[in-house]
Amino acid sequence: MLKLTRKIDYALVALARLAKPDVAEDSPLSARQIAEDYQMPTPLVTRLLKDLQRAGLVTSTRGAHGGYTLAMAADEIAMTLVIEAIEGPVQIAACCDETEANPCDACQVIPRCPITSKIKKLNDHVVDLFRQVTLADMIEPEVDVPSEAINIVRAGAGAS
Amino acid sequence: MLKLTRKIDYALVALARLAKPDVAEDSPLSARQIAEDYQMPTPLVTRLLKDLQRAGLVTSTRGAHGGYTLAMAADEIAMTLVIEAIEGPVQIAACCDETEANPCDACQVIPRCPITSKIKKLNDHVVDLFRQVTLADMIEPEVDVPSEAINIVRAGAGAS
DNA sequence: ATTAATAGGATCATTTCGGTACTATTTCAA
DNA sequence: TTGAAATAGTACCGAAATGATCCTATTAAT
Repeated sequence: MLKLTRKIDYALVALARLAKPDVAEDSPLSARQIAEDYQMPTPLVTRLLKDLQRAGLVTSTRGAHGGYTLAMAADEIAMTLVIEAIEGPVQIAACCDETEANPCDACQVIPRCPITSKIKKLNDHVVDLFRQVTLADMIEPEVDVPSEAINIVRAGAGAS
Repeated sequence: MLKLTRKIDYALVALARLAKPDVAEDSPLSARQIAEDYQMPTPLVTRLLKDLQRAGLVTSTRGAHGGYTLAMAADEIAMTLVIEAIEGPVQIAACCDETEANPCDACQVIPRCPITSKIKKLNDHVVDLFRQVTLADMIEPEVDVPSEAINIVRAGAGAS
């Protein structure tokens, strides 16, 4: 259904929380605290942060007073990075798997599929869109004027 | 995972088949034949075509020598229409449900969710993108030059 | 030493999705 | 008028993905 999973939602909220000014290098925030702040299941948040840490999006500090902080600036954390960290490459269909030698062969469910190459192109556009949107866009204050990046994307997508 | 379901793949292939020149008002193509052409499960193709018929994208003729034909031109059949016909409105997250009075209330899984409005905006861009792409883009011959619509979208999404 | 935190793995339950089966109805043709 | 070919509709099943939990080990500050 072309839908973000709940995991991604949780991860974005957690990252948005870490982007708040009260979190810094020397004052990380624990997974438990993040989960409590937004009533999210603690074990799940823990696992998601671990995934994000493996991908290099957050840094972890173990032990008492430990926790997580962002590993890079909010405007560097693109949604593609978040999605890839948690559920692998963004691909709207199986035939978009770049690791396959012959893309058309990857589409094993539909022999001689007539639209494989077109689906791949569409996938590129989706990836472009999600690479344009960063954590910074998610945490900006509530105003009616969308962010610069969003405006650019919209202008492009809206033109015809 | 932000992925098209196999149903959508099947539906697109079926529609692409109906767009071929051998199918016309007076010579519809049966669901069974479409399924055979691409080795797709017949009962599933039948159900998908029924959904597409309900949405007005194809017309059906019952009885012997019956079958399906496209109900409109290929460039009028946007991917959003296909997706909506088969699995409902395009919404990348629950909080994108437009039928809800208070969008933020719809996000019942995360109280005081700080990114609901931003997710909705992102959803708008996804919808825009999928509205730009039509069946005509899916069936055009295999050339390296992408279609006009795709070019426009790409130029917009790629700019920064 | 104790406490508080992450790291990692194993596991379970539930929902969704892909797929099947069966019956009714309509239409053409012999 | 009868049979075959097609859609229409519904109910159902199995498997895979997803959401969620539990347990243990390790690390660091007090």
